[in-house]
Amino acid sequence: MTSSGVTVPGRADARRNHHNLLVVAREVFAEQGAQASLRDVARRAGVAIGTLYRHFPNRDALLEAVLREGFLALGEAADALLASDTPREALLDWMTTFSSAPGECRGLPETMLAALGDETSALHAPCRVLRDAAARLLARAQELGEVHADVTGDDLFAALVAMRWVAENADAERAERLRELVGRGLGAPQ
Amino acid sequence: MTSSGVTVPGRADARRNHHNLLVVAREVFAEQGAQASLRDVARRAGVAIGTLYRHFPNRDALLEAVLREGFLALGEAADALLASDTPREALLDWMTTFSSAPGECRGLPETMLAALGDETSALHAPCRVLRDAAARLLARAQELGEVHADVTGDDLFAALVAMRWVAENADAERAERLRELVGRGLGAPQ
DNA sequence: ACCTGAACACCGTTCAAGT
DNA sequence: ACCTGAACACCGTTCAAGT
Repeated sequence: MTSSGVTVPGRADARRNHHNLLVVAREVFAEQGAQASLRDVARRAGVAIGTLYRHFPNRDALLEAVLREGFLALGEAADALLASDTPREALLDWMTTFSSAPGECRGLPETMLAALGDETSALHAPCRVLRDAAARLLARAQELGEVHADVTGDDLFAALVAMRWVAENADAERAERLRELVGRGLGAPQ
Repeated sequence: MTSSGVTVPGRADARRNHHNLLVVAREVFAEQGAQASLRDVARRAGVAIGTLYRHFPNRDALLEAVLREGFLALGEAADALLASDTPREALLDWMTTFSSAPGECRGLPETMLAALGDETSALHAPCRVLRDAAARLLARAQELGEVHADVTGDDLFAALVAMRWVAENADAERAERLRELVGRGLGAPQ
């Protein structure tokens, strides 16, 4: 049930093109960021630009196909941490994973926030999955009194994406220190 | 002593063009963000594209000319707060000013972090001014024991720019809530 | 069904030619 | 001293024409 928005075509050549585009796009996004040239993707995949657009109607659709798995895995990793008996630490660990993790691909934070606010985007659903997973982790830590009750899931998500933005635009170490700062801010006074 | 990197030309027509480009650029950057089309700026200023490049050799030079005053004013506002006898509150207030303030111009946070790391950028000096002003405010709050001693000026600046990024990409309210979170994280245990 | 690539409306940047 | 605008090498996106 890999139900992405884009359907894998039936004809053999088309299926090959589809797959090839995905592989190449992953590379190119990693190299040039989420705003990479789609023409370049098509070129390196050895197809005409029109073929790329036939398989993926826009940039978000292509990004979604590339990022889907990683996003879902990240969400599942969060849910796995729900069982932890130190939920605040679990949340903080996951924050590090989130901000440094999947698909090193500059420019993603902008896209993620935009997609979260745009229900027509192909990336909307995967981003929602992530935000909701983060919110569950947060809720658990709040129930146990380890995190301030007034922080919302959207607050946390904004902080997460901001940390990732810092990791991309400054460096991972700075993002990590920001996480510590935010982590201290999250903590409920015991 | 308005010593910016770009020199105001002597000839009357050139001086008029220079000034006009600045006025129009401020509008266009506000409308379309820091990555706005320079061609559009030239068009709306009624000059050929080559004229824009003659006055401002690249985008950063034009941005610097547009943002310079606001940045310096923001730095001075920080120094004015150094006298406060509640330095932690002063810092937090200034953080709000910083993240919502000068030249509503999307895409600036990226540019600011990049300029801070690139000494050849025309924006390098103004960004340094801001970071140093923030660092002084921080140092004062730390001396009085109101803020954790292990936070550095660069940490604070990254947090500031990240908040501004959130203000641009989500909304000002979310950025404000992130500021509260970070503010709590800054606070030394009394 | 699917692929191709010309076409359109844009960019940033440079530089010879003009006044 | 300064301005113009063609030129170059790019974009994203669409769509008629082909197989």
